[in-house]
Amino acid sequence: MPELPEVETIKLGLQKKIVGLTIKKIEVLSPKSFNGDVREVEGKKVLDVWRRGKVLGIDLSSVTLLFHLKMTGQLIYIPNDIRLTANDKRFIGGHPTPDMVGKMPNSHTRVIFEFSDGSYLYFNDQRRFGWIMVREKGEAERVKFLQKLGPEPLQKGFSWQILKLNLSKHPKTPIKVVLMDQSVVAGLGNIYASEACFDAKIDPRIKVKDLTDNQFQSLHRGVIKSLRYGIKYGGSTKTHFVDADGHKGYFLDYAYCYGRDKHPCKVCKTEIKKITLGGRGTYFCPRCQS
DNA sequence: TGCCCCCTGCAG
DNA sequence: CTGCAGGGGGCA
Repeated sequence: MPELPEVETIKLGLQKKIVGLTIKKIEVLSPKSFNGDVREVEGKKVLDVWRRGKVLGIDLSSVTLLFHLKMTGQLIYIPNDIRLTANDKRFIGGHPTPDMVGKMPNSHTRVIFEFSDGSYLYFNDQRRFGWIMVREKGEAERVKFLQKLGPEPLQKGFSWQILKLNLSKHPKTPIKVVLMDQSVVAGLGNIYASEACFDAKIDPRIKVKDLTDNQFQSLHRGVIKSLRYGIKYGGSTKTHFVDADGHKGYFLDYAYCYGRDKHPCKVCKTEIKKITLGGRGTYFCPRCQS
């Protein structure tokens, strides 16, 4: 899924588009994707759009909608004046399949929100891992998933000491695996955990207990830097991610290791290696990160 | 802490 | 055909 920068990108887009609109109707095409009662949501006005870790929240009067996009989720807003054509390349990584041409929803659309001004928000999710949850306002932050989340890495209080403290709960686990633990720090996934290790010049296989304070500090900088770059370039589109306008993100063009196995390191020309850590593909430069 | 699983589709 | 994919819950 979308990791923190991708969810942040969607959030920034939706804030501009849907705050103030009223949800007129919700169509649930895939019941598994929608946890709640649509009648609690229909007729409510959008007050705010926010993000916590990889979760997106939409506050309405009296209820909150929570979204987790997991691996293939998309939230695409279509204004009421848009008419799609066969040449429109805004969907699915720029390669519209026949069933998407000229229309939304497409075959991966799971939930459709219709606003009272005639515009739509489409929740698409090929693999159906993602979810939408309806919660009473105030009850939303007590959802188990949100309660377990660690600190927000882009907020002021996130220090290298806190990062070290949280990472150190898993002394014998490879650092890159622990960075992806949402209770340690919220929002890092496979791409940005790899990039943070590269930026810090740390081998992703190193166990947390073997890191020095200097390395924790580098890692802290690397985490923040890679996430900020991710946001700056509109997120990472490997296959599915698009922003609220349906546009791809370009961070992967600037990535140092993720997805670059067999290519030369942008710093030292050494071949980037791909290994498996914690069951996930992991990329690193054997020379820079040693 | 490490697997298997949820589900769908694509590349090799 | 097998393996793999921005995630993460549940189980030993």
